[in-house]
Amino acid sequence: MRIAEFAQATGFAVDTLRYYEKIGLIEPPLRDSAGHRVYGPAELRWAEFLGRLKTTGMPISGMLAYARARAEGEVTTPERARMLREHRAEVARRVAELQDCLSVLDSKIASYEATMSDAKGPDHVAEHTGNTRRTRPQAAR
Amino acid sequence: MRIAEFAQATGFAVDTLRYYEKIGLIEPPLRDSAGHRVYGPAELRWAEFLGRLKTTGMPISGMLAYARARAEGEVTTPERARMLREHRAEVARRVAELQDCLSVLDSKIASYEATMSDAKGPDHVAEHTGNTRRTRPQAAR
DNA sequence: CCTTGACCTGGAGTGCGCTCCAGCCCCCAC
DNA sequence: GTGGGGGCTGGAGCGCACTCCAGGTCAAGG
Repeated sequence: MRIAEFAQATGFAVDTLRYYEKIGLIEPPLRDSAGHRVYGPAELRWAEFLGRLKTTGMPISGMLAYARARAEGEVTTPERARMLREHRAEVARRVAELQDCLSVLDSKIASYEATMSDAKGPDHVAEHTGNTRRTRPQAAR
Repeated sequence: MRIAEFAQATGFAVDTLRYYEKIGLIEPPLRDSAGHRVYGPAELRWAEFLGRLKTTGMPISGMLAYARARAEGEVTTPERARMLREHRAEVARRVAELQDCLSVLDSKIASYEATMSDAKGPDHVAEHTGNTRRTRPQAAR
């Protein structure tokens, strides 16, 4: 698998893959006779996992720490487990925070829609910042 | 309320608040006799809402679009409602994606812990990238 | 009167994570 | 054998969202 296909498969841009290799996030893959990178399934699994870490907001420095521990072999298993547990906790916190924000967005959207459905709305839609208390107890439709 | 207290209350840095004002995300507040900014409750509610948008990953350009619509008054209510609905959908997508990643993290953590609890673990912990299939059906404790 | 400290402005600088580019090589199909 | 397409390298450049700084004003306390 050459770099273009690998990029396709992992969702990373070709330039990003080379960049990740340069900074040590990805092991230098084998090269074919023309000096082109050739990736195998192990690289694919690792890159996909990196994608998960990235999606969950882990900074490159964190991924690098994990990658370095991984390169040191099984002796770092407890360390890597700890890193992932900490990261997992962080992600869970962010999910909770986002859900909180979702409910704020929902109330605000609801209040806009109430305003829009009124022939002549309430004075105006107030900002409200976190609780679920509505500006008016009920609004039509 | 002066800028230091406002920063405290909103969680934004003082410099960030001035920056937001400069780019038009926050209305220029009143000034006291010394030319210092004085913020009131309306500003606080708006800044808190901006914080929600920021937390949920809306880029400044998006917040700016919303702020500009808001500045044009009630006539933009449908537009703002649409913006928020779209953003809400985007956030919901990201929450789902994060939850997906959480389960990947969980399996990986579990497999590390299984490895660690074995006197002599499985050959090594494989990367696995999205499904919930375990490397080995069951591992102790 | 003098110091201290909070705040002011305009503009430069920073860190992150890529992204792009020039100039080159190699292979394959026509 | 020639043209085109994909890949290579090292290094420069970019967009975002701040963050910091120099040099200044103002008001209150000692």
